[in-house]
Amino acid sequence: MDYKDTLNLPQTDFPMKASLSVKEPERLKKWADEKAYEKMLSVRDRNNPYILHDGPPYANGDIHIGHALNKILKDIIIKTKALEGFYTPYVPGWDCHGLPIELQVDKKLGSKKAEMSKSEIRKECRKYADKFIDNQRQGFIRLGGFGDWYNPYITMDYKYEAKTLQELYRFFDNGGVFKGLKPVYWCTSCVTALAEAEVEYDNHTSTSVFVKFPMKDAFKAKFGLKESDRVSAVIWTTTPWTLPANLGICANAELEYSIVKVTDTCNKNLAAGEYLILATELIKNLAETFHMHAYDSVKTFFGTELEMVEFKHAFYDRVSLGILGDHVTLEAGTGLVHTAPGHGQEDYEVGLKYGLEILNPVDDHGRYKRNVELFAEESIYKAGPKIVELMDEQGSLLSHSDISHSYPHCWRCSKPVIFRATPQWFIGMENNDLRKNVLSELKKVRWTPAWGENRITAMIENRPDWCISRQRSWGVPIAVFLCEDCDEVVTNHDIQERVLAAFREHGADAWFDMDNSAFIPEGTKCPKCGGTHFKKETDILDVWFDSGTSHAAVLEERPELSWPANMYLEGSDQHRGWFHSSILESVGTRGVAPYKEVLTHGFVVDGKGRKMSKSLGNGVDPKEIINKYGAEILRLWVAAEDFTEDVRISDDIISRLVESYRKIRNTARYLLGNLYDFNPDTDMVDFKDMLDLDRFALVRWQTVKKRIYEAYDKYQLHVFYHSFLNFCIGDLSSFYLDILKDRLYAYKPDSRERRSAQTALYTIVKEMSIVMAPVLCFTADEIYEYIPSSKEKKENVFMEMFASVTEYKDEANTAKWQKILEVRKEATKALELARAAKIIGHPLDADIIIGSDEETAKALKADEGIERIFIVSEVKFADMNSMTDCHTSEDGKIKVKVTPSANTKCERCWTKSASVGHSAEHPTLCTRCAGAIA
RNA sequence: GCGAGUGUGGCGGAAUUGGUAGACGCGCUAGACUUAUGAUCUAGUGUCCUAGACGUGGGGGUUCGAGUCCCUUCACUCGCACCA
Repeated sequence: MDYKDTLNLPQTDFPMKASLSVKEPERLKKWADEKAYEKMLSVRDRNNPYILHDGPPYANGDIHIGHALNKILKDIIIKTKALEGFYTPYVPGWDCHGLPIELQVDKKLGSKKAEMSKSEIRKECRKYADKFIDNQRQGFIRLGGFGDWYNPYITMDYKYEAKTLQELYRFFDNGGVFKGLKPVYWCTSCVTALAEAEVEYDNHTSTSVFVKFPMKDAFKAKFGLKESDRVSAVIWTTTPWTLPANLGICANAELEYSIVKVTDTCNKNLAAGEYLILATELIKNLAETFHMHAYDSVKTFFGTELEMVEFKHAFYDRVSLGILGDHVTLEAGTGLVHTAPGHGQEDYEVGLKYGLEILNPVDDHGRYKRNVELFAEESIYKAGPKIVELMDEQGSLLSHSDISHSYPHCWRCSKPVIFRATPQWFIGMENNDLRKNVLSELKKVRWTPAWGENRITAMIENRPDWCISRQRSWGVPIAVFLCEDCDEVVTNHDIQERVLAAFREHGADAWFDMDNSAFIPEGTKCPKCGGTHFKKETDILDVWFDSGTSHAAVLEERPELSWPANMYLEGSDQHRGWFHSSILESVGTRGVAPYKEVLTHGFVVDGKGRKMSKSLGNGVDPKEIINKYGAEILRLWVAAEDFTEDVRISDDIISRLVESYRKIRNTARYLLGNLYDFNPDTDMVDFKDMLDLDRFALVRWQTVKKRIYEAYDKYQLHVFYHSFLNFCIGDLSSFYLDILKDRLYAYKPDSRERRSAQTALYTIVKEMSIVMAPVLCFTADEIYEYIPSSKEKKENVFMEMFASVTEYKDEANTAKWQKILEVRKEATKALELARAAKIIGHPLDADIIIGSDEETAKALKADEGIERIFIVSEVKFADMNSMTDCHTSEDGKIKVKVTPSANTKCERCWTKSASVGHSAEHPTLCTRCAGAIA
């Protein structure tokens, strides 16, 4: 008789091979058909919400590995919170306005763009963004994330655009906004502002000049000079046309400067006896440039001495103020930098610091304005040489020459661009104490990792006013009217409501398409000058303002959501981006942070820690991994890595994860395979009636579960990964399940011994599927399907709750098994040595003799027989002092001797037992097996 | 350049307050089993030629003792834009 058929071997249709790339799409469809996300929410308490507010990705390009990290992480947290019982609606979003899309559309339109109206261009941009939203949506869904994917928030939705404007109006109403000047790249040929991305660097020949700025008499004494002494600071510039805008001379506080007295020179604009101020280190070279044949250094000092010292402009009767800036170096020039706050970024910043005027004497077409002395209405390009000539004539020019250097040019017309101050709208950091209030709100937010708080705090402390205006087409217009006579902003509740209503109905295009009369009630007058003619502001908003208002446009508007968010979760770059703009907006309008907690992740880098780039060719495409291994592997990757730092990905890392996944899957498969005849409603054994080993297994699982819950709570997903995997490998596969085989296979199907084991297996596999569901959502749901039906079984795993941690009162048993584990370790070691020595093959060929102290020997008892625990045929005990020729533990407290068993092998369970032959009916079986098939 | 972060085996990651570095797992190498079988179990595995020595990016320092604290240096990542 073939007794194999009488064993209860595992049976299951749960496939060993996951075929994830094929099966995942099927499951996604199933979830969509069954409305799994909605059902997950339907069993939660709406009064107990957990809102993770999605930071909108930009609607451009395919999804990349960084998106995958971010979206998977969000989904894991959402599912974790859902399984904890929270109501967790997730509304994904997309950021749609902005330059990158406009530039793409520009490229597509080419020269046609010039003939198109603003709203025609905007329609093209909208089409473009729509396409990528759909594209990215499919990519995100494929990752397994739950959410309201077909009803997302989109910053170009009409209602969202209206809401964005409404938020802006709040700033206008509370005095948070002002109009100022700020330098931008400007093409005088195309008459437009340019972005950095629209600027190309190319060689350009400029005239470089060295110019004297005489020190005002009142300051000479400070440097030990008489009022009659001629002393000048010397500056250098390659853009002489910006000199009419000069308002300052910038020194570096840490550099050393000298006053030198000229004693011999052939420079016609320099006289013996004249004094010059120059950076000490550069004097030697400059002396040559200036034809200064001999000179004496009369005084040296640090740059700090020049702060607030007044100089006279080279050719205007105007003060140029001595100021300090870190950007001043000795690489070129004199160590003293000509500063025109209206014509340079650094000049602008340092100018703001010293309260200099942001002077811009140049108009849109590159001509000096009418009020500019000497050069009124002259083109700056033509005026350049004239300025040089003038300075040479009146004696302030020390030297000039042509130099060729890299200079920004317009990408459209290839002409050189200028840097020029233009009127801009700002949200003032000091208005309504915005900076102060944001800083105090930052402290109330929980930042993970903790250094995020320092990072964003430093940024808020140092940032300038927020420039929210852009001279572009694709965005939400700053929809306010200005008085044509006095430039005053004309806005009131009535006008605002009309504009907002038009936005809600027609989108922001209404601002460009509709006439002023549609928005301005008849009889409206400028509150300042009483004027009755108004013009539209046509600048659009910085897109950071769009996404910064999402807390208002989404959380406050959607009935299923609530404000503020529990969590914002993005990459660490968003300290500068969305975390930043959101809290500025929220505190500026509501005085409170829009989030309670901020979690950040690092960036995805390659296996060597380098960023991914096209030139290095080290990029990893999530689609490739999904198609080859499945999204589940990416999810496992997210969980396995410590995402608070930069996250590495490589073929090696992925193949490790594939192996881990197989282990988890096979463990689950084995558990399921042994439950084919188990009915949870009728076959469960009470804990107290279970075999001691099964009770121990359940106790172990509680410990692991607890650890995992704590890890989830702290977002330490890699702790979940390691604990969970180790439980599968260490506790189940190589220990508990290995021992259990005999009991599951050989006992009567409905025996207490077998049902006890199945009760433990059922509990563990069911709870495991729930615990792993946030991370391995595809596999968890698949496992859950195969779990034996019961009254309690839900439609899918996401409708479950995390099983609570049961505090079993079974300490004595647990302690006993700890002891057994120690001895078992020595036994397996001894068996391995015996196997190597060819004494035995399979451990069931062996008998072992254990020598130990009395206490340990007493503990070595198990309900099913201690030999089952060691998976040997027989265990005997002996006085350890009498044992020779055996394995001894390192501490000498345990001895194990292995001998081949002399008994006959039971044909059914392969144990060698003295009882084989006792049964007349089954002479080749042991008593246990004979009984089991009776 | 400035601000922030990170450097531990082939890989993921451990190391309470300064106290045996590399737990645990993967991988790899051997072996066992053929009743989880494209599975499962067991043992070994930082480096160097052994005794022994050396090892937490490099170099200094504090200390009886440093992955951990201090100084310095290098590498990588993020941010400093009309840029999402």
